[in-house]
Amino acid sequence: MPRWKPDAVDRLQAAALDLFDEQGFERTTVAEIAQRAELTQRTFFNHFPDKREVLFGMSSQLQQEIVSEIEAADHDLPPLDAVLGALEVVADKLLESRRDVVVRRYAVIAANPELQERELGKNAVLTEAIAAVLTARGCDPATAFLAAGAAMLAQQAAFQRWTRPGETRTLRDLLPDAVRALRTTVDRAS
Amino acid sequence: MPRWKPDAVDRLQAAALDLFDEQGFERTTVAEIAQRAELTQRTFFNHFPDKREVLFGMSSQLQQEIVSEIEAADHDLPPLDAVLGALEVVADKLLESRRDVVVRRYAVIAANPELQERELGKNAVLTEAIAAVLTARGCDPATAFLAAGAAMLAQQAAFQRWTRPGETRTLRDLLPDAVRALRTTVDRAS
DNA sequence: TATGGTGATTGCACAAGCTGAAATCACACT
DNA sequence: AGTGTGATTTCAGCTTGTGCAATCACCATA
Repeated sequence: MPRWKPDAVDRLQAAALDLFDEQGFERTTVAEIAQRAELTQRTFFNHFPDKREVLFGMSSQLQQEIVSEIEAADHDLPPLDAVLGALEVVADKLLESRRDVVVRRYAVIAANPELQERELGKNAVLTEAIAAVLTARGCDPATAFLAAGAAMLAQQAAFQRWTRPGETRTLRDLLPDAVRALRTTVDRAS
Repeated sequence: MPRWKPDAVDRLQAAALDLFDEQGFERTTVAEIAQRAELTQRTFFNHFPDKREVLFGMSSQLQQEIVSEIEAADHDLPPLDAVLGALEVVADKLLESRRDVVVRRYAVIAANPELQERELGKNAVLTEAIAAVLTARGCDPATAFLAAGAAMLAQQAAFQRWTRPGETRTLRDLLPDAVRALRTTVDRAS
Protein backbone atom coordinates (compact mmCIF):
# COMPACT_ATOMS: atom_id res chain seq x y z
CA MET A 1 0.00 0.00 0.00
CA PRO A 2 1.60 3.28 -1.08
CA ARG A 3 1.98 5.91 1.53
CA TRP A 4 -0.08 8.44 -0.41
CA LYS A 5 -2.64 8.24 -3.18
CA PRO A 6 -0.90 9.11 -6.46
CA ASP A 7 -1.43 12.14 -8.73
CA ALA A 8 -1.95 14.76 -6.06
CA VAL A 9 -1.65 17.59 -8.57
CA ASP A 10 -4.23 16.08 -10.91
CA ARG A 11 -6.64 15.51 -8.05
CA LEU A 12 -6.26 19.11 -6.88
CA GLN A 13 -6.82 20.47 -10.38
CA ALA A 14 -9.89 18.32 -10.92
CA ALA A 15 -11.35 19.15 -7.51
CA ALA A 16 -10.77 22.85 -8.09
CA LEU A 17 -12.38 22.92 -11.53
CA ASP A 18 -15.39 21.03 -10.20
CA LEU A 19 -15.84 23.28 -7.19
CA PHE A 20 -15.31 26.52 -9.13
CA ASP A 21 -17.83 25.28 -11.62
CA GLU A 22 -20.37 24.30 -8.94
CA GLN A 23 -20.17 27.27 -6.59
CA GLY A 24 -17.87 29.85 -8.16
CA PHE A 25 -14.26 30.81 -7.53
CA GLU A 26 -14.82 33.20 -4.65
CA ARG A 27 -17.17 30.96 -2.72
CA THR A 28 -14.63 28.14 -2.82
CA THR A 29 -11.86 28.03 -0.22
CA VAL A 30 -8.51 26.40 -0.73
CA ALA A 31 -9.18 24.20 2.30
CA GLU A 32 -12.30 22.95 0.55
CA ILE A 33 -10.39 22.06 -2.61
CA ALA A 34 -7.73 20.25 -0.63
CA GLN A 35 -10.35 18.36 1.35
CA ARG A 36 -12.08 17.12 -1.79
CA ALA A 37 -8.70 15.96 -3.10
CA GLU A 38 -8.06 14.27 0.26
CA LEU A 39 -5.13 16.54 1.03
CA THR A 40 -4.45 19.53 3.24
CA GLN A 41 -4.43 23.25 2.46
CA ARG A 42 -0.67 23.36 3.01
CA THR A 43 -0.14 20.68 0.38
CA PHE A 44 -2.18 22.71 -2.09
CA PHE A 45 0.25 25.58 -1.63
CA ASN A 46 3.17 23.22 -2.01
CA HIS A 47 2.01 22.53 -5.56
CA PHE A 48 0.53 25.89 -6.59
CA PRO A 49 1.87 29.31 -5.62
CA ASP A 50 -1.65 30.68 -5.26
CA LYS A 51 -5.30 29.77 -5.49
CA ARG A 52 -5.74 30.88 -9.12
CA GLU A 53 -2.78 29.02 -10.49
CA VAL A 54 -4.50 25.65 -10.05
CA LEU A 55 -6.47 26.44 -13.23
CA PHE A 56 -3.43 27.21 -15.36
CA GLY A 57 -1.38 24.05 -15.32
CA MET A 58 -1.63 23.78 -19.08
CA SER A 59 -0.29 27.18 -20.04
CA SER A 60 3.38 26.40 -19.56
CA GLN A 61 3.17 23.38 -21.85
CA LEU A 62 1.18 25.43 -24.35
CA GLN A 63 3.85 28.10 -24.40
CA GLN A 64 6.66 25.59 -24.86
CA GLU A 65 4.93 23.97 -27.82
CA ILE A 66 4.24 27.29 -29.51
CA VAL A 67 7.77 28.53 -29.04
CA SER A 68 9.25 25.27 -30.35
CA GLU A 69 6.96 25.37 -33.35
CA ILE A 70 8.06 28.89 -34.24
CA GLU A 71 11.71 27.98 -33.84
CA ALA A 72 11.18 25.08 -36.21
CA ALA A 73 9.45 27.21 -38.84
CA ASP A 74 11.01 28.24 -42.13
CA HIS A 75 13.22 31.25 -41.55
CA ASP A 76 11.94 32.92 -44.68
CA LEU A 77 8.37 33.06 -43.47
CA PRO A 78 7.13 36.52 -42.50
CA PRO A 79 6.98 36.74 -38.67
CA LEU A 80 3.19 36.81 -38.43
CA ASP A 81 2.92 33.67 -40.58
CA ALA A 82 5.40 31.84 -38.40
CA VAL A 83 3.37 32.61 -35.31
CA LEU A 84 0.03 31.81 -36.91
CA GLY A 85 1.35 28.48 -38.15
CA ALA A 86 2.45 27.59 -34.64
CA LEU A 87 -0.91 28.59 -33.19
CA GLU A 88 -2.68 26.41 -35.74
CA VAL A 89 -0.55 23.38 -34.96
CA VAL A 90 -1.04 23.78 -31.23
CA ALA A 91 -4.76 24.33 -31.65
CA ASP A 92 -4.98 20.98 -33.41
CA LYS A 93 -2.59 19.13 -31.14
CA LEU A 94 -3.66 20.34 -27.70
CA LEU A 95 -6.98 22.15 -27.82
CA GLU A 96 -9.30 20.55 -30.35
CA SER A 97 -9.32 17.12 -28.72
CA ARG A 98 -10.13 18.44 -25.25
CA ARG A 99 -12.68 20.97 -26.36
CA ASP A 100 -15.19 20.25 -23.59
CA VAL A 101 -12.66 20.68 -20.77
CA VAL A 102 -11.23 23.81 -22.38
CA VAL A 103 -14.67 25.34 -22.77
CA ARG A 104 -15.65 24.47 -19.20
CA ARG A 105 -12.45 25.98 -17.88
CA TYR A 106 -12.98 29.09 -19.98
CA ALA A 107 -16.49 29.53 -18.60
CA VAL A 108 -15.11 29.43 -15.06
CA ILE A 109 -12.49 32.04 -15.94
CA ALA A 110 -14.99 34.26 -17.72
CA ALA A 111 -17.13 34.32 -14.58
CA ASN A 112 -14.45 35.82 -12.34
CA PRO A 113 -12.38 39.00 -12.72
CA GLU A 114 -9.43 37.67 -10.71
CA LEU A 115 -9.14 34.67 -12.99
CA GLN A 116 -9.49 36.86 -16.06
CA GLU A 117 -6.56 38.93 -14.86
CA ARG A 118 -4.45 35.83 -14.41
CA GLU A 119 -5.41 34.65 -17.90
CA LEU A 120 -4.44 38.02 -19.33
CA GLY A 121 -1.14 37.74 -17.52
CA LYS A 122 -0.48 34.34 -19.03
CA ASN A 123 -1.32 35.67 -22.46
CA ALA A 124 1.01 38.60 -21.97
CA VAL A 125 3.85 36.32 -20.93
CA LEU A 126 3.18 34.15 -23.97
CA THR A 127 3.16 37.21 -26.20
CA GLU A 128 6.53 38.27 -24.84
CA ALA A 129 7.91 34.77 -25.32
CA ILE A 130 6.74 34.75 -28.92
CA ALA A 131 8.24 38.18 -29.51
CA ALA A 132 11.51 36.96 -28.03
CA VAL A 133 11.66 34.01 -30.42
CA LEU A 134 10.90 36.24 -33.39
CA THR A 135 13.62 38.62 -32.27
CA ALA A 136 16.04 35.69 -32.06
CA ARG A 137 15.09 34.88 -35.65
CA GLY A 138 16.28 38.29 -36.74
CA CYS A 139 13.11 40.32 -36.43
CA ASP A 140 13.56 43.74 -34.88
CA PRO A 141 11.99 43.90 -31.40
CA ALA A 142 9.23 46.37 -32.20
CA THR A 143 8.05 44.39 -35.20
CA ALA A 144 8.29 41.17 -33.21
CA PHE A 145 6.03 42.59 -30.51
CA LEU A 146 3.48 43.75 -33.06
CA ALA A 147 3.47 40.42 -34.89
CA ALA A 148 3.09 38.51 -31.63
CA GLY A 149 0.33 40.85 -30.44
CA ALA A 150 -1.52 40.72 -33.75
CA ALA A 151 -1.40 36.93 -33.80
CA MET A 152 -2.68 36.73 -30.23
CA LEU A 153 -5.44 39.17 -31.06
CA ALA A 154 -6.59 37.06 -33.99
CA GLN A 155 -6.27 33.94 -31.85
CA GLN A 156 -8.48 35.52 -29.21
CA ALA A 157 -11.11 36.42 -31.76
CA ALA A 158 -11.05 32.90 -33.20
CA PHE A 159 -11.19 31.40 -29.72
CA GLN A 160 -14.26 33.41 -28.83
CA ARG A 161 -16.02 32.02 -31.89
CA TRP A 162 -14.81 28.52 -31.14
CA THR A 163 -16.28 28.54 -27.64
CA ARG A 164 -19.68 29.71 -28.80
CA PRO A 165 -22.30 26.95 -28.41
CA GLY A 166 -23.27 25.53 -31.77
CA GLU A 167 -19.96 26.36 -33.42
CA THR A 168 -18.88 23.36 -35.49
CA ARG A 169 -15.69 24.55 -37.17
CA THR A 170 -12.28 23.79 -35.68
CA LEU A 171 -10.20 26.44 -33.98
CA ARG A 172 -7.55 25.94 -36.63
CA ASP A 173 -10.05 26.77 -39.36
CA LEU A 174 -11.38 29.82 -37.57
CA LEU A 175 -7.98 31.43 -37.12
CA PRO A 176 -7.34 32.39 -40.79
CA ASP A 177 -10.75 34.04 -40.93
CA ALA A 178 -9.91 36.13 -37.90
CA VAL A 179 -6.61 37.12 -39.49
CA ARG A 180 -8.37 38.20 -42.67
CA ALA A 181 -10.84 40.25 -40.66
CA LEU A 182 -7.99 41.86 -38.74
CA ARG A 183 -6.17 42.74 -41.95
CA THR A 184 -9.30 44.26 -43.42
CA THR A 185 -9.87 46.35 -40.30
CA VAL A 186 -6.29 47.58 -40.17
CA ASP A 187 -6.14 48.32 -43.89
CA ARG A 188 -9.33 50.34 -43.89
CA ALA A 189 -7.79 52.98 -41.63
CA SER A 190 -5.96 56.21 -42.02
CA MET B 1 -9.73 73.59 12.33
CA PRO B 2 -11.25 70.94 10.07
CA ARG B 3 -11.95 67.60 11.60
CA TRP B 4 -9.71 65.78 9.12
CA LYS B 5 -6.89 66.83 6.82
CA PRO B 6 -8.32 67.15 3.31
CA ASP B 7 -7.64 65.03 0.22
CA ALA B 8 -7.38 61.65 1.90
CA VAL B 9 -7.47 59.83 -1.44
CA ASP B 10 -4.68 61.94 -2.92
CA ARG B 11 -2.54 61.44 0.17
CA LEU B 12 -3.05 57.67 0.02
CA GLN B 13 -2.18 57.55 -3.68
CA ALA B 14 0.92 59.65 -3.19
CA ALA B 15 2.07 57.66 -0.16
CA ALA B 16 1.52 54.39 -2.01
CA LEU B 17 3.43 55.45 -5.12
CA ASP B 18 6.32 56.68 -2.98
CA LEU B 19 6.48 53.52 -0.89
CA PHE B 20 6.13 51.16 -3.86
CA ASP B 21 8.87 53.10 -5.56
CA GLU B 22 11.15 53.01 -2.51
CA GLN B 23 10.74 49.42 -1.34
CA GLY B 24 8.57 47.62 -3.88
CA PHE B 25 4.91 46.64 -3.90
CA GLU B 26 5.21 43.37 -1.99
CA ARG B 27 7.37 44.73 0.80
CA THR B 28 4.87 47.49 1.45
CA THR B 29 1.87 46.82 3.68
CA VAL B 30 -1.42 48.66 3.51
CA ALA B 31 -1.00 49.66 7.14
CA GLU B 32 2.26 51.34 6.18
CA ILE B 33 0.65 53.31 3.36
CA ALA B 34 -2.15 54.44 5.61
CA GLN B 35 0.29 55.45 8.32
CA ARG B 36 2.31 57.63 5.94
CA ALA B 37 -0.92 59.28 4.82
CA GLU B 38 -1.85 59.79 8.48
CA LEU B 39 -4.86 57.49 8.20
CA THR B 40 -5.74 53.96 9.21
CA GLN B 41 -5.75 50.74 7.26
CA ARG B 42 -9.55 50.61 7.48
CA THR B 43 -9.80 54.01 5.81
CA PHE B 44 -7.58 52.83 2.99
CA PHE B 45 -10.05 50.06 2.25
CA ASN B 46 -12.91 52.54 2.43
CA HIS B 47 -11.42 54.31 -0.58
CA PHE B 48 -9.89 51.42 -2.54
CA PRO B 49 -11.30 47.92 -2.90
CA ASP B 50 -7.85 46.38 -2.74
CA LYS B 51 -4.18 47.21 -2.36
CA ARG B 52 -3.43 47.38 -6.10
CA GLU B 53 -6.25 49.69 -6.99
CA VAL B 54 -4.57 52.64 -5.30
CA LEU B 55 -2.34 52.94 -8.38
CA PHE B 56 -5.20 53.01 -10.89
CA GLY B 57 -7.25 56.03 -9.93
CA MET B 58 -6.69 57.53 -13.35
CA SER B 59 -7.98 54.70 -15.50
CA SER B 60 -11.69 55.34 -15.08
CA GLN B 61 -11.32 58.96 -16.18
CA LEU B 62 -9.12 57.83 -19.05
CA GLN B 63 -11.76 55.40 -20.23
CA GLN B 64 -14.54 57.97 -20.02
CA GLU B 65 -12.61 60.46 -22.10
CA ILE B 66 -11.75 57.91 -24.76
CA VAL B 67 -15.31 56.66 -25.02
CA SER B 68 -16.70 60.19 -25.25
CA GLU B 69 -14.19 61.08 -27.91
CA ILE B 70 -15.17 58.09 -30.03
CA GLU B 71 -18.85 58.87 -29.63
CA ALA B 72 -18.19 62.41 -30.80
CA ALA B 73 -16.23 61.27 -33.85
CA ASP B 74 -17.50 61.47 -37.40
CA HIS B 75 -19.72 58.49 -38.08
CA ASP B 76 -18.19 57.97 -41.49
CA LEU B 77 -14.71 57.33 -40.10
CA PRO B 78 -13.53 53.74 -40.28
CA PRO B 79 -13.66 52.22 -36.78
CA LEU B 80 -9.91 52.01 -36.28
CA ASP B 81 -9.50 55.68 -37.19
CA ALA B 82 -12.17 56.69 -34.73
CA VAL B 83 -10.38 54.87 -31.93
CA LEU B 84 -6.93 56.14 -32.90
CA GLY B 85 -8.18 59.70 -33.03
CA ALA B 86 -9.57 59.36 -29.52
CA LEU B 87 -6.32 57.87 -28.23
CA GLU B 88 -4.37 60.75 -29.74
CA VAL B 89 -6.58 63.37 -28.15
CA VAL B 90 -6.39 61.70 -24.75
CA ALA B 91 -2.63 61.27 -25.05
CA ASP B 92 -2.30 65.02 -25.51
CA LYS B 93 -4.86 66.02 -22.95
CA LEU B 94 -4.07 63.67 -20.06
CA LEU B 95 -0.72 61.95 -20.51
CA GLU B 96 1.77 64.29 -22.17
CA SER B 97 1.65 66.94 -19.44
CA ARG B 98 2.20 64.47 -16.60
CA ARG B 99 4.85 62.44 -18.31
CA ASP B 100 7.12 62.11 -15.27
CA VAL B 101 4.40 60.79 -12.98
CA VAL B 102 3.13 58.43 -15.65
CA VAL B 103 6.58 57.05 -16.27
CA ARG B 104 7.27 56.60 -12.57
CA ARG B 105 3.97 54.79 -12.09
CA TYR B 106 4.71 52.59 -15.09
CA ALA B 107 8.09 51.63 -13.66
CA VAL B 108 6.43 50.52 -10.43
CA ILE B 109 3.90 48.45 -12.35
CA ALA B 110 6.55 46.91 -14.58
CA ALA B 111 8.42 45.74 -11.48
CA ASN B 112 5.55 43.64 -10.10
CA PRO B 113 3.54 40.83 -11.72
CA GLU B 114 0.42 41.44 -9.63
CA LEU B 115 0.32 45.04 -10.74
CA GLN B 116 0.94 44.05 -14.34
CA GLU B 117 -2.06 41.76 -14.18
CA ARG B 118 -4.23 44.56 -12.86
CA GLU B 119 -2.98 46.83 -15.64
CA LEU B 120 -3.81 44.17 -18.22
CA GLY B 121 -7.26 43.88 -16.68
CA LYS B 122 -7.81 47.62 -16.98
CA ASN B 123 -6.69 47.52 -20.60
CA ALA B 124 -9.02 44.63 -21.32
CA VAL B 125 -11.97 46.48 -19.78
CA LEU B 126 -11.07 49.54 -21.83
CA THR B 127 -10.84 47.44 -24.97
CA GLU B 128 -14.30 46.03 -24.31
CA ALA B 129 -15.68 49.50 -23.68
CA ILE B 130 -14.22 50.73 -26.96
CA ALA B 131 -15.63 47.74 -28.79
CA ALA B 132 -19.03 48.44 -27.25
CA VAL B 133 -19.02 52.04 -28.48
CA LEU B 134 -18.00 50.94 -31.95
CA THR B 135 -20.78 48.37 -31.94
CA ALA B 136 -23.23 51.07 -30.93
CA ARG B 137 -22.02 53.07 -33.93
CA GLY B 138 -23.08 50.25 -36.23
CA CYS B 139 -19.92 48.17 -36.37
CA ASP B 140 -20.43 44.44 -36.13
CA PRO B 141 -19.14 43.07 -32.79
CA ALA B 142 -16.30 40.96 -34.17
CA THR B 143 -14.91 43.83 -36.22
CA ALA B 144 -15.35 46.18 -33.28
CA PHE B 145 -13.30 43.88 -31.07
CA LEU B 146 -10.53 43.63 -33.65
CA ALA B 147 -10.44 47.39 -34.23
CA ALA B 148 -10.32 48.06 -30.49
CA GLY B 149 -7.65 45.42 -29.97
CA ALA B 150 -5.53 46.64 -32.86
CA ALA B 151 -5.70 50.23 -31.63
CA MET B 152 -4.71 49.16 -28.12
CA LEU B 153 -1.84 47.12 -29.52
CA ALA B 154 -0.50 50.10 -31.46
CA GLN B 155 -1.03 52.29 -28.41
CA GLN B 156 0.99 49.87 -26.30
CA ALA B 157 3.83 49.86 -28.81
CA ALA B 158 3.84 53.65 -28.94
CA PHE B 159 3.69 53.87 -25.16
CA GLN B 160 6.72 51.61 -24.80
CA ARG B 161 8.69 53.95 -27.04
CA TRP B 162 7.39 56.99 -25.23
CA THR B 163 8.59 55.75 -21.85
CA ARG B 164 12.09 55.01 -23.09
CA PRO B 165 14.63 57.40 -21.56
CA GLY B 166 15.85 59.88 -24.16
CA GLU B 167 12.69 59.73 -26.24
CA THR B 168 11.73 63.28 -27.23
CA ARG B 169 8.68 62.78 -29.45
CA THR B 170 5.19 63.06 -28.04
CA LEU B 171 3.00 60.00 -27.52
CA ARG B 172 0.56 61.42 -30.05
CA ASP B 173 3.26 61.55 -32.68
CA LEU B 174 4.48 58.04 -31.94
CA LEU B 175 1.07 56.44 -32.36
CA PRO B 176 0.72 56.80 -36.16
CA ASP B 177 4.16 55.25 -36.59
CA ALA B 178 3.10 52.27 -34.54
CA VAL B 179 -0.05 51.92 -36.62
CA ARG B 180 1.96 51.97 -39.84
CA ALA B 181 4.30 49.33 -38.45
CA LEU B 182 1.33 47.20 -37.44
CA ARG B 183 -0.22 47.49 -40.88
CA THR B 184 3.04 46.52 -42.52
CA THR B 185 3.38 43.49 -40.28
CA VAL B 186 -0.18 42.34 -40.84
CA ASP B 187 -0.03 42.92 -44.58
CA ARG B 188 3.19 40.99 -44.99
CA ALA B 189 1.47 37.79 -43.95
CA SER B 190 -0.63 35.55 -45.92
C1' DT C 1 -28.57 79.71 19.40
C1' DA C 2 -30.14 75.06 19.60
C1' DT C 3 -30.83 70.70 17.30
C1' DG C 4 -30.44 66.91 14.64
C1' DG C 5 -28.76 64.70 10.37
C1' DT C 6 -24.58 63.70 7.36
C1' DG C 7 -20.65 61.38 6.32
C1' DA C 8 -15.61 60.53 6.68
C1' DT C 9 -13.00 58.16 9.83
C1' DT C 10 -11.94 54.65 13.27
C1' DG C 11 -11.66 50.23 16.24
C1' DC C 12 -12.69 45.55 16.60
C1' DA C 13 -13.43 40.99 15.35
C1' DC C 14 -12.89 37.65 11.94
C1' DA C 15 -12.55 34.88 7.42
C1' DA C 16 -9.36 33.60 3.96
C1' DG C 17 -4.93 33.58 1.45
C1' DC C 18 -0.30 32.46 1.96
C1' DT C 19 4.45 31.26 4.27
C1' DG C 20 8.37 29.39 7.13
C1' DA C 21 9.94 25.75 10.04
C1' DA C 22 9.89 21.47 11.98
C1' DA C 23 8.03 16.76 12.27
C1' DT C 24 6.39 12.47 10.15
C1' DC C 25 7.16 8.15 7.78
C1' DA C 26 6.64 4.93 3.61
C1' DC C 27 9.86 3.98 0.20
C1' DA C 28 14.32 3.15 -2.10
C1' DC C 29 19.04 2.36 -1.86
C1' DT C 30 23.10 0.25 0.24
C1' DA D 1 19.44 -3.51 9.20
C1' DG D 2 20.51 1.22 8.54
C1' DT D 3 20.10 5.52 6.19
C1' DG D 4 18.55 9.27 3.28
C1' DT D 5 14.87 11.16 0.32
C1' DG D 6 10.91 13.69 -0.35
C1' DA D 7 5.82 14.33 -0.31
C1' DT D 8 2.82 15.40 3.16
C1' DT D 9 1.27 17.37 7.45
C1' DT D 10 0.88 20.38 11.62
C1' DC D 11 1.29 24.73 13.59
C1' DA D 12 2.01 29.43 14.35
C1' DG D 13 1.86 33.77 12.25
C1' DC D 14 1.37 37.68 8.90
C1' DT D 15 -1.34 40.25 5.47
C1' DT D 16 -5.37 41.25 2.86
C1' DG D 17 -10.00 42.37 2.92
C1' DT D 18 -14.96 42.90 5.15
C1' DG D 19 -18.96 43.79 8.28
C1' DC D 20 -20.59 46.43 11.97
C1' DA D 21 -20.98 49.78 15.37
C1' DA D 22 -19.25 54.07 17.31
C1' DT D 23 -17.33 58.68 17.00
C1' DC D 24 -17.76 63.58 16.22
C1' DA D 25 -16.78 67.91 13.49
C1' DC D 26 -19.54 70.10 10.13
C1' DC D 27 -23.86 71.98 8.21
C1' DA D 28 -28.67 73.01 7.37
C1' DT D 29 -32.63 74.38 9.44
C1' DA D 30 -35.78 76.01 13.07
